[in-house]
Amino acid sequence: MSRVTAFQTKVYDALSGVPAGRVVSYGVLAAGVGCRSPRAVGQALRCNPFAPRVPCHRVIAADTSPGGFTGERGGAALRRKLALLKSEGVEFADGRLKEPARMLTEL
DNA sequence: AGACCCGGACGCG
DNA sequence: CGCGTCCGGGTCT
Repeated sequence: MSRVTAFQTKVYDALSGVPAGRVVSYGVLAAGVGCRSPRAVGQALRCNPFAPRVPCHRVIAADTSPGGFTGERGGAALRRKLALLKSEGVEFADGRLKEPARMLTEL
């Protein structure tokens, strides 16, 4: 990726509408930008040109799994992600969202 | 034009 | 109920 595309901008804007202490699934984000492929969103977030502005750590899988982070499905990156979420009041337990109610099912 | 990517849904066992 | 497979959309090489 060399430059930010319109698609990414959409995703970032949608993510912007997600308040702290709350998370969204890739699918919801995808739907929010008119995309039917969560993977496309994930890849877009992977670039993450706007670090603090685009909290990709606030995006998880639809099954409340942590999903991935910066291209890493597990490891230090994931750990960092969970730590950030915890700082926002979102806790995970056993690789699963402790309170699924914190996950937005729509934008 | 082809391959790759951080998911999701469906079907089968 | 759990695991495996296929689909889809977008971007990068």
